[in-house]
Amino acid sequence: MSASRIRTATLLIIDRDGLDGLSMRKLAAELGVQAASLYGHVSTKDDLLHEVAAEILEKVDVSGFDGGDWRSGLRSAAWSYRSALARHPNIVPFLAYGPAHREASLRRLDVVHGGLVAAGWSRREATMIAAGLMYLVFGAALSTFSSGFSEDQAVYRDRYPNLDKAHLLPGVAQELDHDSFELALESFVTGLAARAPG
Amino acid sequence: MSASRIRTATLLIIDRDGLDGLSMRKLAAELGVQAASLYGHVSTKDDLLHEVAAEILEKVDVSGFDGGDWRSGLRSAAWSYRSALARHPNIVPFLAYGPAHREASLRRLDVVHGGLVAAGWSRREATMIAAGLMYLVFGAALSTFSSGFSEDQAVYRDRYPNLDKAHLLPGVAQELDHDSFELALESFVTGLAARAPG
DNA sequence: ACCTGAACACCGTTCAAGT
DNA sequence: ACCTGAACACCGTTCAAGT
Repeated sequence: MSASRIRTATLLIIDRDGLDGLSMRKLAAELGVQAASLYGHVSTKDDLLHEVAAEILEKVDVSGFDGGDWRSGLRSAAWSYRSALARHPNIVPFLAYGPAHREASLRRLDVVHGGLVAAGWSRREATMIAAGLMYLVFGAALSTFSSGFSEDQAVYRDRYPNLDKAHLLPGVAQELDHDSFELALESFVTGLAARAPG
Repeated sequence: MSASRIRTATLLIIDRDGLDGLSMRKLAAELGVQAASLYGHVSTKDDLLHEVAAEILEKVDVSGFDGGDWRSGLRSAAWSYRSALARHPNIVPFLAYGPAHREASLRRLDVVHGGLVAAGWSRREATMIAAGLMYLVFGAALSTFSSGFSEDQAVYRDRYPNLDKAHLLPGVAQELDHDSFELALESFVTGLAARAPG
C-alpha cells in the first residue's frame, strides 16, 4: 500500500529469492494485491529498485571524517559501507551499477572527499582515494570470495593443490571474508599513509 | 552455428546492449536463425553466459608469479585481470557472481595462492591476499566510479561542494579510473609489504 | 543431424472499467 | 482515490514436425 511498505516487501523478496527472483507479480502477491495495483504507487520496477537502493545507502555513516584523522575516517566509512551492503548481498550488483548517479552516494562521497582534502590530500588524490574505497567496498560485497567455496571440498583438494582447504570450511568462510576485508582495508590505508601529505 | 560463433555473438550483444539487452531471440536473429535452434548447441541461457565468462577469464595471465617476487606477481595479475574485464564491462556483474565456482578462476587463484605461499606468506594470509586482489579487481571493473559522473556537471557544482569538478570531465574520466586503480593497487601492495614475512 | 512453428508459463506495463 | 481484469509485447524453453 504505502511506498515504504512496498520497498520493505521488495527487499524481503530480494533477500530471500535473489535479484532475479523479484517480479512485480510476486511482489504484488506478497502484498495481497494485483500486479497492476503497484503502478499506482511506483512508476517502474527499475525506479522501485533505485528507491530501495537509496534506502540502503542512506544507512551508510561517513561521520567518522568529522574530527579524527583521515585514516580513522576512511576505516569507519569502509566498515559502515560493508555492514550496510552485507545485510543485503543480493542487491549489491544493482547498487554497484553507477554509484555516481545516486543522490545518497554522492552526499557521502562528498563528505569523504572533503575530509581527505581537509587532511591535506589534493583534490585529485582525494577523488582517487574515494574511488579506491568504493572498489574495496563493492568488490568485497559482491564477490563474496570465500563463501563460494563451501560446497564440495574434494574438488579443490585434488585439483588445486595450493588452495587452502583448512580455511574453506563453511563455518570459517564468513570469518575469512571479514578478515580478508580487514587485511585489504588496513593494507590500503597503510600504503596510502606511506605517501601521505603533511 | 558453432558454439564458438554463438559465444562471440553473445558477447557482441552484451557489449553493445548490456546484460539486460541479451535475449535468446535477439541472439538467434543476430545469427540468422530461430530462437529454438540455439538449444541444439547450448543447454541454457545461464549456461551460455558461464561459457562466455570462462572464455574471458581464460585470458587472465597470472604467470607473473613465476620467478619474480610476490609484489610484481600481484601487480601483473591485477593488471591482467583489469584489462580482461575492462574490455567487457557489461558482463562484469555476472563474472563477479561466485568466482570460486569457476574452473578458470580457480586455476588462476591456485597459482596466486601458490606464489604467495612460496614467498613466505602463510596459507591463510595467501587466501586473504588473493581475496583482497579480487575485491580490488572486481570492484574497479564494476563500479566504474568516475565515468558515471560525466553527464551534467552543474548538478555537482551546486550541491556537492567538495567533489572535484575539474577531474570529472568526460575526457579525463577514463584516465582517472586508471589512476585510481593504480593508486589503490600500489597502496594495497605497499601496505602488505609493511607486514611481509621474510 | 539440424532447423522450425507453435505452444507453455512466465515477464513489465497499460488502461478502461469497476468500487 | 484506489484496485482490477484483460490485454500487449515481450521473455526462456520445449517438442513434435519438417528437411
